[in-house]
Amino acid sequence: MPTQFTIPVPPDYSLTRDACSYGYFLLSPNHWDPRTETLTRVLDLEGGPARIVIAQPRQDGKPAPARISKASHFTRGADLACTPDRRLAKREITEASGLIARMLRLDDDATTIRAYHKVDPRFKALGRGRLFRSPTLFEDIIKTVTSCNVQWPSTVVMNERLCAVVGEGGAFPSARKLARARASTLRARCRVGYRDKRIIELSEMFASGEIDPHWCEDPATSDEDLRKFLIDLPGIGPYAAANIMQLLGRYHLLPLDTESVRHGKAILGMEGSDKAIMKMIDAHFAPFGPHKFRSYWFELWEFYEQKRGPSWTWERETTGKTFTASQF
DNA sequence: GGTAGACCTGGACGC
DNA sequence: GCGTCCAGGTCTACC
Repeated sequence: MPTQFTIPVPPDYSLTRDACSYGYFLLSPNHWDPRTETLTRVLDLEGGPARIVIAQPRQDGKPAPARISKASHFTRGADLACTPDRRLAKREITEASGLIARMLRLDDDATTIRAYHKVDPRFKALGRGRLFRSPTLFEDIIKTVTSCNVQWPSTVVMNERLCAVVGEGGAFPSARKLARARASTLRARCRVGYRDKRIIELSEMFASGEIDPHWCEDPATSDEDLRKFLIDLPGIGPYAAANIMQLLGRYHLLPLDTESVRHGKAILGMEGSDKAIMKMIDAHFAPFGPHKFRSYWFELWEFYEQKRGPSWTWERETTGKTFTASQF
């Protein structure tokens, strides 16, 4: 009999809103089911892989209101109910809870989110503030590498293939496993292209301890030291470094790419060369200070939702695969 | 310090 | 069905 366990969340936490807040929720091994509003993923735990369904039952037991895209749709503050597909040892429940807490940003308490809404009240009514990420820094970095120099549907395929070909039981591959993979396998079977050697090199650096996640996650590590360290990693340039910084909860940099330029031109009415527009976007969001990325991102996210409907209705195989800059 | 071209894949397009 | 072109961020060589 599988062991169900619960995870307490901040009083304003909504699984539906806060999980569907960044594109990685659509990437394998994550699976969001819009019908049940549950997140399922395989976690590679001490005793082996376990598929866990994460739900946030409404406290009143009633189904969510049919009207969507309104703050009233969200369940808030109820404990997360986690159902694994096998019995977990106590230590594994602790391990899984930690990984899920990182992924869902449960460390962003209500006070942190209120502080953000003071700076940018536009997202207060809906309560947006948390950004979905991966259970580990390693997965966040590899996912970022798979999102560079490629359109979104290819990123979806690369992550699907990495989990299916290298990951154990459908989990995201561990650094040790990926470090042992052959470049030719990653290229031919996971479709990662020229990123093959860079992914292996990054995995080796994690496996050997050359990249220390604790140092990267430590608030005492300065922003500048962290950015310098990240940008020196193989396959990581200015865009990827800024994106990894936000995944680490440091929101003062913007990962500027062609999508930013599109937003600058189409929505903010900016004109000029791509480089000039990137500078303008950076200046435009500067007033949000340490929350810069959140404001930039939720503005983009709102635009996607206007085009494709609320993010919690998106699915990887349909809406999730159609996201390319050229379609907006 | 700035810039051009290569890297690889998948989709769009023309024949 | 095939060939060509293009988009995407990083890296290297070169000025």
